[in-house]
Amino acid sequence: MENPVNDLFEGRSRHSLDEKGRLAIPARFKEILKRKADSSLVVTNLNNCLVVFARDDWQKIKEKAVNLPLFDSAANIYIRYFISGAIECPLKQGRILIPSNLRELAGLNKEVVLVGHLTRFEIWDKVKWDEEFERAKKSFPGVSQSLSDMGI
Amino acid sequence: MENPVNDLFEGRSRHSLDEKGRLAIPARFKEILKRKADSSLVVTNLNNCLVVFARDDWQKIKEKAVNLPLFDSAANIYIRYFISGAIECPLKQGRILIPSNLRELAGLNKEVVLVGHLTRFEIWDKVKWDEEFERAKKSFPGVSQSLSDMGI
DNA sequence: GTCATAAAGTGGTAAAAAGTGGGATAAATA
DNA sequence: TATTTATCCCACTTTTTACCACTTTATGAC
Repeated sequence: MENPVNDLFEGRSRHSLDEKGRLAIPARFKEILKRKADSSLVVTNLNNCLVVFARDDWQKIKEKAVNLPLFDSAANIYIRYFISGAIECPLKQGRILIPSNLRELAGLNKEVVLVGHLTRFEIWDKVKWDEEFERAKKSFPGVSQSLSDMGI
Repeated sequence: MENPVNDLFEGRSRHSLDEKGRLAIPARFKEILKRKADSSLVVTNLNNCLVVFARDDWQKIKEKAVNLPLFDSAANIYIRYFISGAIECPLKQGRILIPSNLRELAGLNKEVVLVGHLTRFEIWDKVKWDEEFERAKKSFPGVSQSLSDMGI
């Protein structure tokens, strides 16, 4: 089974980064990692936030990316922008240390929000998240056609 | 059988949240959960209220969402706005604890109204519900065409 | 109707767990 | 070696959970 439906990241929660850049992983996410018998997360950048995968799921993304054509422009953009940012962050005392370059990229300050995205979760600066949420809320009625095209 | 007609959430009732955000699930809803052999509800946000699903029904929604393309804009709006809010709330002593971020989003105060929506039910702040009900009442005559288009 | 009983709903306290902050040591970098 | 960065450990705060007790509403017999 690819992604057992009870090993998915869900729910939003507020957290704080301390001065060292440490982030406590919430209990509901730690449960999932425990079931996956994994103690590392992979973090990378995406638009205005960071995206976090369990290591296994990141492997799958890498496996697909590794076979992309060597000189394809879209493939190179994808790898440069998304793939190359990835860094493995081991859990220590229930927390991960988020490297400062990624914190800067996502504009993370003290207050952050973790947003469950099923196979992954996102880390947002609180202020940015509130804006993004409003944006998503406004756009939501407009995407129903696209969603139904995708079978939802 | 997908949704046996006697396992549907029906009826409206007034309830109160205590300071911890606990909500007593009414007996008529608990019966349904008992028949479904489930002791958890899944709560998420939608517009000005919260929506609550039995876990099985939520699973089906997740299963569809989990295979959406990673970088699709409509998919991300859908997940950020609707899916990511979802959190499993186990019943304890006949109550669930509604996380504070969801309470804030739906503007829930002490007095709330539970509104049966068949496959799900909604949690409204009492004041907001009264407004919404009036709105629905006024709009009702105008939607008859759409209803008949949908076979009602 | 009234009363007794049961069931449902509400509120609060105490213990446990989760999350947060900071200092001391160790490791890495320059 | 000096400086920064990461890791470990401990302590504190906040949130969640379990438990108990009370109030209100519903039910049924008389």
